[in-house]
Amino acid sequence: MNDNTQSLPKRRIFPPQSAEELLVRCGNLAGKTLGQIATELGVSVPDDLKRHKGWVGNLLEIALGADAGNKAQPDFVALGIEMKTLPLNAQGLPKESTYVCTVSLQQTGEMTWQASWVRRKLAQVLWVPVEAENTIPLAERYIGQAWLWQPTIEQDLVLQHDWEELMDRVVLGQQDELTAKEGEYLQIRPKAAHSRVLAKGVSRVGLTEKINPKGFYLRTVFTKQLLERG
DNA sequence: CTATGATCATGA
DNA sequence: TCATGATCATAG
Repeated sequence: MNDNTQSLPKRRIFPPQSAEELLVRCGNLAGKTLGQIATELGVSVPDDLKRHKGWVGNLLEIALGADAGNKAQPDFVALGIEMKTLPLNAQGLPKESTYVCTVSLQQTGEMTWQASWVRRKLAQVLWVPVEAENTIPLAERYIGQAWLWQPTIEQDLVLQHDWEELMDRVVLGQQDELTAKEGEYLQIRPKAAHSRVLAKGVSRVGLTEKINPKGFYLRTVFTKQLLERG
């Protein structure tokens, strides 16, 4: 009755017990192609990412044993580590900005940088560089050596400055007017299935109104620095 | 709808 | 050419 000829059984990977174990797993992935990793995991490779934009990230989460699922927690819950793929262009530089989290002024206690969602997300990040030039077939793209990062004091200060300036405007009800051109390292851009999606926000009068949801993103000028410094 | 994972597709 | 604004898939 069972037909296993179409795909291999999916291998189950347990969460790493420590950051060291996680980094060892990353070392084993470095130098492999997405196709090799997908085959080992019994995952099929789409033709391209147009309708599978999160495929690479999801594949690497499975390969490394991330256990947060789609919950609002770090990918490696017990370790407090968030994983981000870093798409690289032909020059080996970041090709796209990095999504961090949605812009929201819910939850009291999240109105300071220290307690902000952005800072918690970026407290400890495992960056996994991946070739992303679309001239390279998806399955043939190589994974680079991942590294664990925590913001330096200097980086944290710039991020805090950006966050505070952007959030000031959000609180004033100017979220709809915010443009991606603002912010040195952090920027605010649309984040939704499409532009007709509406979420609750705050108008300039302090009233609730429907607005297009937006998210925080790290500019490539920032992730480029992370690549250089390791 | 919001959360997760991001990249696509144009205009400047 | 490349950053901004728009969009894609899926689970709950």
